Amino acid sequence: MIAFEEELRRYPNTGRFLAGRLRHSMSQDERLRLEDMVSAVVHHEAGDRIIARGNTCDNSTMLVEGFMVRTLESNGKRSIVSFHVPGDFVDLHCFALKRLDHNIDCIGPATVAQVPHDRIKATMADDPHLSRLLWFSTLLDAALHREWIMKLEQLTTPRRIAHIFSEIGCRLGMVGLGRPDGFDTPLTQSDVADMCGATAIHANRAFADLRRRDLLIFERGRVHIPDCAELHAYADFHPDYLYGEGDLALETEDA
Amino acid sequence: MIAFEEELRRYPNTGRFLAGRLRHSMSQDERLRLEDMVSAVVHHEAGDRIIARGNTCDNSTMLVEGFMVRTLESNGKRSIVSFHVPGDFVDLHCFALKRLDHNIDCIGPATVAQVPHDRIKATMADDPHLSRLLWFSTLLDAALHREWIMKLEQLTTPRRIAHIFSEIGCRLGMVGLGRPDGFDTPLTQSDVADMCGATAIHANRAFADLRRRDLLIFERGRVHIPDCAELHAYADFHPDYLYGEGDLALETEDA
DNA sequence: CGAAAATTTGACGACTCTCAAGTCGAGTGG
DNA sequence: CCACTCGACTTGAGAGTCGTCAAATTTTCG
Repeated sequence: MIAFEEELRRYPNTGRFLAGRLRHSMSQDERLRLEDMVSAVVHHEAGDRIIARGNTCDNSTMLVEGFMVRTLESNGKRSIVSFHVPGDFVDLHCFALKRLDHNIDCIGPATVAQVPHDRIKATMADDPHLSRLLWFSTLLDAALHREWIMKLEQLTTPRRIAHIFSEIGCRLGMVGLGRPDGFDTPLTQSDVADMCGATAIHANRAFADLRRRDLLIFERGRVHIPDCAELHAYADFHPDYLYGEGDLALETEDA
Repeated sequence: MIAFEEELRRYPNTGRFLAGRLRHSMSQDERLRLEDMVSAVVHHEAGDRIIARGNTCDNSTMLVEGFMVRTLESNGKRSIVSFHVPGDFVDLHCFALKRLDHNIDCIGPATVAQVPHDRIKATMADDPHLSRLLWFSTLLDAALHREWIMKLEQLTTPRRIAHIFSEIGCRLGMVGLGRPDGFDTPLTQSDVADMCGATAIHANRAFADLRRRDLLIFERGRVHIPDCAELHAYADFHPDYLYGEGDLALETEDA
């Protein structure tokens, strides 16, 4: 945590980028360069749509504070396909895709740093290592998507919810925002339902189930986790896919 | 189709890469450079595992002929998280991630072209445009993952199956392997079940349902689609997310 | 306080899983 | 050629998970 304070003092907008992942492989020059790629810091209100599906944009946004989700819609039904925490370069995709296939919405108020695409382009042209890290960060999103596809295919709603909160807790920890006993989040039960592909009603019953089992207490924007290890076991959560610190996660497992 | 013959004559291994997507934006020099990045062409048997989760590798593979799937496993249960057709740079991810979070397996026999990572690295260092296209191709995978997450969250098994085959048909069309009435595939009903997160038994009932509705006839490695438009409608399939030709798909829709 | 949003509960029906069998087709050895 | 085997496919019955409709309760906030 002490390390984070120093890092955030030096790089207030981008100091959490890839923290706990490959940030350690970034030189101070690269960290500085990334920080300097930011052209503006903007505040958003709860529910604001940062980017809408199909729109073009000429800058990408890094999430500095708050939470965001990617959403897709079909037949009027909203699906949340991913969740984002501070340090995530939420729509870096937009740089290479030009138009996004999805929306990015704020869950609660949020602060973002905008990075113009021409600065990314310049980085692509003359800093292959940093470019590769940017690429890496988008592939991380893909790895998260894959894990979530597997969990949707294998788990029931209570376990899906347990998995979601296991992952969020873990990711918050990696960027220096973790607490052992849980975390605060502006997510509603409806939001969580949209992440699970369940109705809000069924999600509510699942929450009640988790509460009864004393695995997870979710109330009024506060998530309390009595025993992290038990929650992880119940959710079949194995954080390798987050590519956490050091030996690139998977190394220790299959070597 | 005539255009594909010429393209494949010139670029036998990589001629389908991004076909129907951004291939038109590649210069002849870039196409040649990509083709020259291939160091070897290898044949695989049905069921071969090209890359296993957690392993490192120093080359990536482009699928030249045949089909492959990405798989994840948990508690002994296999999940298929994506499907690949010729022209897909199946494990380009591996370049930036170093270690993959998933396996890549052959469905039926397959031919692949291997691309050493040092050649990709060289491209990253001196060809920003081609680098960006490589990046784009991995983001396409992520977009496919997102769409699939939404479909898992919204559709029942028969519709999920209809969506899978709608997508495969569409993607085969983009790389010059489409036929109006269906396609051949070594997929089994069990494989499809693993893509849907359903049991083989339930998938079988879903296939029977689709057959009864005359939407899709799947038998012994052959998929027959009587009416593509009806199948798409039933599956709620909208191919924008495949980023097809020209105006980048989404342009025509939301402009 | 009153309205809107979020959460909770109950009943019933639809979707999907599990267990248990049974059928079909391709390849093998006699 | 036939009996055999194996994998893929098919069918049935009962139970668990989840969606829908309907309504009540609690919280948030102007």
